[in-house]
Amino acid sequence: MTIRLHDTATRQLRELDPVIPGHVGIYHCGLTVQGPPHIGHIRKEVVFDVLRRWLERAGYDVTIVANVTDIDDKILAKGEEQGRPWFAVAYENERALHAAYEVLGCRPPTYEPRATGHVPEMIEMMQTLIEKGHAYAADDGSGDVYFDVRSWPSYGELSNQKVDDMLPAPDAPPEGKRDPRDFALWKGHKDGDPESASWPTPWGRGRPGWHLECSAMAAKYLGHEFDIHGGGLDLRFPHHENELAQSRAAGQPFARLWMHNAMLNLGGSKMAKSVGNTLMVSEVVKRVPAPALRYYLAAAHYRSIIEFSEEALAEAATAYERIEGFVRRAVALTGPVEPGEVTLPFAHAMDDDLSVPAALAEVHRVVAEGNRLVTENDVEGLRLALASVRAMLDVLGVDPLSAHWAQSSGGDDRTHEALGTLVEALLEQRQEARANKDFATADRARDQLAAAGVEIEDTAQGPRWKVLDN
RNA sequence: GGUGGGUUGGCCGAGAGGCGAGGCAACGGACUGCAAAUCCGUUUACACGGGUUCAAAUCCCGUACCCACCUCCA
Repeated sequence: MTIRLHDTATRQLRELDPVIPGHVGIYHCGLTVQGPPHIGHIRKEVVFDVLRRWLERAGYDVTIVANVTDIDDKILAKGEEQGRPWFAVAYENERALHAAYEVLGCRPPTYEPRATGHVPEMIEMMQTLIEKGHAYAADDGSGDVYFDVRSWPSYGELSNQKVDDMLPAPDAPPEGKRDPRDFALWKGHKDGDPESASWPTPWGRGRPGWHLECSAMAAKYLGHEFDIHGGGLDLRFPHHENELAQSRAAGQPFARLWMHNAMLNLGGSKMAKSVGNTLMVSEVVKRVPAPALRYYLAAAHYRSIIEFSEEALAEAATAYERIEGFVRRAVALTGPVEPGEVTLPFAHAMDDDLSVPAALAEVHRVVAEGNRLVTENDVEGLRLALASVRAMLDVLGVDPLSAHWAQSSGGDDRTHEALGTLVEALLEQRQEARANKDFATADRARDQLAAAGVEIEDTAQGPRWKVLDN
């Protein structure tokens, strides 16, 4: 079984060919923690969480490293604006990011290094680059260190651009630069900046430029050559281009394959704080169940733009409910069934550049088949179908019976038990009334339960109930 | 100006030369006391204009529009 993934660098599907057989090392760019995560940010997390789950199911040992950029211009500005230390802003938003992982069932990365914790590694890398003639300290006394774009002939290879076609990099005043397209590896300390936002280097005090941290941290935790580098498509240039240039120029082969997820748009443009069209994860999960949001974000192919709409989100929630309904119904007949094997069409779909849409079509096919087995009361067949559906849902991270989702719904056990006793009592009364053809009483019981948010479903095995999510 | 990606039915969303992915919605039927859920069935497509081909949503050329990047961005 081979997995093929779209490689941004070569713009074609390539077979996954790990540096270490049986192991996959993935680096994907985390957030600049200048604000809480919106659903566009978390789309990336869901995409890479699904990739990880699929690789693990294929038997790979997966290491995931995702950085936290905890210092940059905006974080400093926020700190200033809010009258508190920049690191307090960064840390608060980092915690919000972790909460979003948790609420959407994204397993944390193997490690999440912070930029500010890796200054020595960055200094080392700059020294190497300067020695090799690919970087230089600005001679304008700014303390900035720049990468020399002209010294690296393959600069532009990732985004397929020629240096001459590029606009100048405005990350620093151009005075100290040899070429306006040179980018900052390191930013010298400025007078207005807090002292705590600077670290000593051979070139004076200063702070990390954005791009260098990823090169330094990927090398530290994944080695000089690793398998997959990922992130949002908007990071392809300049961020990933610069990472690639730095690392290669420093003599490291770097990532073998580049994966980029498409953006999530709202109102026709990329969800972004600067546009003001953001929807926070914490807000959206109040409107739809968290696994339904995850289903929505995972259901489109990762390289397709998602144009967010409330209607589409509601549709996804309905589709997910259909699957969840089957799982509930099935497990009531079979008793506990562990996830089994995914079906062949599902596996083929996932192996083909994570074709989740095709994989979901297969889930729905097995669900429909399973629903027929429920009607036929074929418990043995149902066990197989349920095991298979659970396995497939597990890959996508939306198995309603998984420890993660099962615990997060419907309150604690004792409350649930108490509620169950009451609901069962009402259902008994309803059954009795129905037997006596007293339908007015029977419907009243159903209405009462509905008003309380409890939905009942009549099955061949008697009525079943569930608490509606929202 | 440069580099990529896109435009599919009422809606979402796959596919990438021939056989109508899937979901949601709608309609009809089965089941039901009535519903809900479920099952069975039905309907509506490939931005526009040319071309290649026995055959084009799919390949080629052109046009329009949209998105992303070349500023911070998942």
